[in-house]
Amino acid sequence: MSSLLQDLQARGLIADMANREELERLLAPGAPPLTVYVGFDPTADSLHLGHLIGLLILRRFQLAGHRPIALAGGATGMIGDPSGKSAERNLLSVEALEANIAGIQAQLSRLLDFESTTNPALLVNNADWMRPISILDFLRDIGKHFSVNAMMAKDSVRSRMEAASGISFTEFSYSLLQAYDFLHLNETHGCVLQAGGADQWGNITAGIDLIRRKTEQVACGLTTPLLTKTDGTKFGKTEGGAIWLSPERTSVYRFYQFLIQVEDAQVIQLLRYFTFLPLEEIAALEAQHAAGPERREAHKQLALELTTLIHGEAATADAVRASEILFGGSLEGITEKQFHEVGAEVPNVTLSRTLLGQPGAGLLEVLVAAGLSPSKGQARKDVEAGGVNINNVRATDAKLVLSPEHLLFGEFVLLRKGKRNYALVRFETELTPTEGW
RNA sequence: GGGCAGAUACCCAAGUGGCCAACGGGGGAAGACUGUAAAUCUUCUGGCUUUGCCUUCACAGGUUCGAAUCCUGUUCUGCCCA
Repeated sequence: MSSLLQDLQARGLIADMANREELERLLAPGAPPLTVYVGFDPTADSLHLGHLIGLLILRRFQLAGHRPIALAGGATGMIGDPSGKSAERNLLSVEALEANIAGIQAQLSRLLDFESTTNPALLVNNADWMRPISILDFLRDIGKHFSVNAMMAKDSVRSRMEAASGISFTEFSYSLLQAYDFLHLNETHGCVLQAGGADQWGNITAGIDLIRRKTEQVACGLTTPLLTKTDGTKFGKTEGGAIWLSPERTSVYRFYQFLIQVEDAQVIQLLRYFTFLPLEEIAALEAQHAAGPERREAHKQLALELTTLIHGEAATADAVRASEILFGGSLEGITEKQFHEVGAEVPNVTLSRTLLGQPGAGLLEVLVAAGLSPSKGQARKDVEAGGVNINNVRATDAKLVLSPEHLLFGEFVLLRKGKRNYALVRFETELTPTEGW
């Protein structure tokens, strides 16, 4: 077996393979580079952690000398994949899809090398070949090769057929479109392998079948396990929503913290999935973790590796430093420079300095203004439960009004709710009081 | 088109004239114990100027001293018949 496949397998990244023998032959030592593609639905202007496994598969292939193609589903995104969805999707407008693709492209370039002279990555948009095709041509050339009987047997389709709401013809046809993508990439780029999450199995094999019928070529498929948390819910989602790769949507600090806070039971698996650390190194971390889980070396390494990969070294270093300070306990002795680094990583709110000592600077009001509590009633409960800290000192009085002696470095108050929800409030001199505050 | 059932807080779900801001479960928040983990335990989970007050039980009216609960109409959902 090729070292690439071996590595993927050892990392637990292979859920299933289609035409395994052929794939092993294509990846055998000395074989020429192959072309692999992974598709992404551009449902937002940023990718999130859920997309990352697929992206990293492409990166792994590229690092092994192969040619990765990232396919943005500009066309298929207009339809919506029924796989793994319980309900019919909302359709996106063309403009929204294009904006999303532009956003995603920027993120891809961090992970894939588009400039390489030997095996550059490629970003394609399936709208480019889907739009021009006429419905008659599609039905004749593509639809002809599919049996409705077989399509109805698919889990994703059958479960929706049994449900009361049913499935639209549009979504029913989805796998034909994805199959056509694979065929198209096979014909134009010699792509012989499609990878994706385990939920993509049916769509991938549909493409392989289509390629075989049209060209008599044996194409291959590879699926990765779906990542879930140990409670079965989706990985990479928090109450606040998905963990995005774009720092505008999820701050580097939050991204780093999300990984630091990963459950123990998962951290080793995530190291294997998401990092490029050699397996021996991961095994060493596993041993370290088992010996002293409270040191959380594996978590730190995971967060460091992945945050660096996505956000770069400088931003990661800031997030690490901010984390050390925020979770290091007292703010005693912190320098102004350090404090500013922390401030950059947590949500910021600016209030007028004239409020200090006034009712508008009441602790409850400020908690709501800072977004830490949804209402004053809730803020009151948070304080009474002992969950609110001012400058890392527990606040016990709900009637407390912030005054100049609470300020750090003359203008800041660092609020914390619970263990890890921080907000930096800045009392600025020049600011005109905002309505109501 | 006809008949039946239902609509309660983030979700599920009790309540069928006053004791109801509304049982219970899930989810969420905070605290304790820890390690920024898991498990466990405790408290909270409509709003507020919080020993009290205000607004809620699909919507609009009505009966009543008093309605989530009774009546009328409307909208929506599910099921059955055509």
